Amino acid sequence: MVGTLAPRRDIPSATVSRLPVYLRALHEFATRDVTRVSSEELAAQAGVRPTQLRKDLSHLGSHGVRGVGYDVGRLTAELTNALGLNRSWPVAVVGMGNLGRALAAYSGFATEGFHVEALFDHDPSVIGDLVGRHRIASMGELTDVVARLGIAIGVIATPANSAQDVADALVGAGVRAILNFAPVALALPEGVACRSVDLATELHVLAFLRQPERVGADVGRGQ
Amino acid sequence: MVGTLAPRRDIPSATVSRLPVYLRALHEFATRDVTRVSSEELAAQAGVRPTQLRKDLSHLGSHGVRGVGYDVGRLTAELTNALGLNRSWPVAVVGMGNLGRALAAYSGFATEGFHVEALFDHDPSVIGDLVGRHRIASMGELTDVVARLGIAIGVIATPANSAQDVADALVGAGVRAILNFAPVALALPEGVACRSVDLATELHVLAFLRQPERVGADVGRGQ
DNA sequence: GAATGTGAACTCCTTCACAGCA
DNA sequence: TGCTGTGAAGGAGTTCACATTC
Repeated sequence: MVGTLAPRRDIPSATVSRLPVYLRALHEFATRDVTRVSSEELAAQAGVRPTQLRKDLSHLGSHGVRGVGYDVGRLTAELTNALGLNRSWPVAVVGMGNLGRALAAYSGFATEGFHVEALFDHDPSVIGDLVGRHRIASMGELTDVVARLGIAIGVIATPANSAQDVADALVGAGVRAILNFAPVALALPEGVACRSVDLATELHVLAFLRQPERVGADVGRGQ
Repeated sequence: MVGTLAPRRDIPSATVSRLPVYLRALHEFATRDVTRVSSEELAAQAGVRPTQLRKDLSHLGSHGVRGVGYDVGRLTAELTNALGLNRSWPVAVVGMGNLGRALAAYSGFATEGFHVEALFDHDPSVIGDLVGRHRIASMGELTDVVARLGIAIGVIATPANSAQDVADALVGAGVRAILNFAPVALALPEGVACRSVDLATELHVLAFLRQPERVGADVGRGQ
């Protein structure tokens, strides 16, 4: 038995991927100086149903008050803690094409302790260039830089054919969380967390949904 | 009973979101001049299990040969057809910040009939600027341009607070498929297909998976 | 009275085991 | 014999209904 201390065991992965959405919805209420919300209000802001929200939150323990609702500040703290967002998460981006440069500068990445701290590319003609505050480093420097800066998350924004090599280099350097934008299935050792974002696939799915035969369909990770 | 002619009814949405991955895996084999693959080989390339692949393909009808495998060319044609990729899909990108510009130029978007044909932004200081081959148009031009170019898919790459207005404008102009990068839940009428890509959420989930208590976990849309 | 928390039902997806066919 | 195709079993996620608590 591993940890009676941790009240956060076995959270379903579907729930985990909605927690950040709830956190953002809470921030929205906080900026409006709302201090208390019902599951109905919070769910509407997050784009889910109230029962879904309550079931999800129940996995973190009871933090609402029956007949009243949730305290915005308290629930925010609870979610922040559950997601591990009360520390810093240094990020490295590998691949300085259009997408990689945009990600390096993307303001949505610079929230909640995530900070892009290192940039890498394979192409000698761009190494040394500045993107935002950072110099593009060579792949040869990756191991040292990752260790020195304590990089926790590696973002792969290379073409498909170099993504596996990059993943291997990141894992070899000690990175154990990867966000992959290359359209390829990465082979990774046990214990390395990976999320893939596949932009072309999203378009393909939309194309399918919009075919004449299936007008009216509304499937997928929609809204 | 609805349509014995169409062999493509009621494909589970989980299957639909894997079909593009299979198609890409098939392209990979085709470039190596492989003409026949087993479900095991194709599944390995796609990063799924063989039984999953076979079950998914079974929703499209039987296109393999027992004891032999699948014909790469034939299955490619079948998937291309099922996904509706044998036509052109004009795309518009709204929001010309870092991410929008990268998406406008992203080569992964320029595959299989998807072509970025129009760019829009709200900010007068960038309207008229060229990004790639295209001039940034104003939001006021959106309705006309969408109609004239027959835009089928709208990509929203604006900040969260303008995303709903943009979505309304796109839908009002006749767009019925939206790819949303803004971190907000869009309210859309029935019949409008939407997929959301939330970059900050992906980082949050990775942070959760990498917390000390849950080393070893390997959840999510991983690999 | 009002809104949360949760067992149970239900739906959807994945995996298994094997029948069916070249 | 070898590999596909698929009914059935198993597992995961969502929704319902309602007991519970302030």
